Amino acid sequence: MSSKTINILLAEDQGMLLGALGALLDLEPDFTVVYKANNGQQALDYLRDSSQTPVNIVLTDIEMPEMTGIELAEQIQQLQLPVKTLILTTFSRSGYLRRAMDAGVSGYLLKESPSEELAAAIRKVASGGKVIAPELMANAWMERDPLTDKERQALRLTFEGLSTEAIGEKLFLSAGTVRNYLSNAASKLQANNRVEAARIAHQNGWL
Amino acid sequence: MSSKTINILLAEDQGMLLGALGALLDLEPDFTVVYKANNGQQALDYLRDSSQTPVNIVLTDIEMPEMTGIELAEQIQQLQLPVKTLILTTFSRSGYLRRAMDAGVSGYLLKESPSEELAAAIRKVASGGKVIAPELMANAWMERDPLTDKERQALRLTFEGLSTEAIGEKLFLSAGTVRNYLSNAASKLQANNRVEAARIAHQNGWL
DNA sequence: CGATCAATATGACAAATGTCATCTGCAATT
DNA sequence: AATTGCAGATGACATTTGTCATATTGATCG
Repeated sequence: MSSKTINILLAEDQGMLLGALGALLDLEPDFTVVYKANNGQQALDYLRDSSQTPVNIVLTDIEMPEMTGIELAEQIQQLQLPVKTLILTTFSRSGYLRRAMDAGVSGYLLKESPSEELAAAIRKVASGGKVIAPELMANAWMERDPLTDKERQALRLTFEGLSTEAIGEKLFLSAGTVRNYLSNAASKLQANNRVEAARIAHQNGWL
Repeated sequence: MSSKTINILLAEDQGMLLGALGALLDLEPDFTVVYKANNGQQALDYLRDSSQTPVNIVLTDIEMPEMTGIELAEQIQQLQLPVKTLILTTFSRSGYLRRAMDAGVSGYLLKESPSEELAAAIRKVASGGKVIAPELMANAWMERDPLTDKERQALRLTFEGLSTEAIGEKLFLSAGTVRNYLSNAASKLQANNRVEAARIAHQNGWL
């Protein structure tokens, strides 16, 4: 089963990393990089185009314009596309892991870890295994995102610096309600104010 | 002048990108990656070690632990090491460009731009030229950082979610003074409140 | 149908924040 | 010694937040 070549699709918005990863993976004789996408949407478009070379592995970043890697994974799951998804992202946002697992990804790697581990991870996933960066195992089953949808949205806008009123307008809520949500969010996150709450939520990948 | 091989030192804390860039550059027959450092300090140590292979080009990220790429460039300038420095970093912090130029770097590239441009940029710098990512030329001579030292510090702490009082304690200032500083900063940055001001300053690399 | 629950609103009050004018030292300048 | 300038502090006042208790409105479910 290891004699057949593994067809890889890369999705990464940082052009430099995208190209460099392509070069790195092309060094492996059993890998073929069939497509390099700049965002999740491009990747999905390619995957759904039956006239293209079939893909075995999707290696994707999370934070990308148009469509994030997590949304891509969710789409792949919903459409039941015959590919394994492998997330390659930055450490900080630990909350992403859970969402990624829920989206049925086969692996979750960190850009921090040495590049030598990448090929092995891809082969493992290709043969049906799961891979999770060891750094994440520790605090993996940390607190799950305690925020409601509205709280999350309000925090996101707070993070941008919007006032209560401005947030209310955007979300079609009264200013008072927004204040309540932010107050709730802050107490859930044990923050002293909306700003700290937004920062915490952001760090955990909950925004 | 193009027949001699160009010796490159890479400095980048993201292991994955470091390794991948190594693979990418090794594809070029006239390039040799002689060392891969995880931070500025490692890079500098190598450069100062006369028993090591001499380096022509230092390709470095900015935000790294131990020593940033800008600090590395400054050291190289001060020690008058015979290498050209090329910065490779992320778009957002546009204020970095000025500091980098002051540190005498020969080039400033973006991780966003396509990897195909990298080799050409390195060759150009190796032969004495300067390279600046076109995206930056536009807003390069944008407003210089208008913040005073205290305003900057106050904004940094605001960004972390600290209250006026807490900031005052950290900076040994009265709460009122902190409020004044933040008020000033906000008006300088045309922000409606401290949070927005902190966000703007952060985006511009002023924190 | 009535009970229950969640989402949204309101009102009230304390606390924090934004704005501005003004004061106090202290250091540099002339 | 007199002047200027600047960092820091104060005080006053309007506005915005934080907190909490209590409506209102639908949807849901037994």
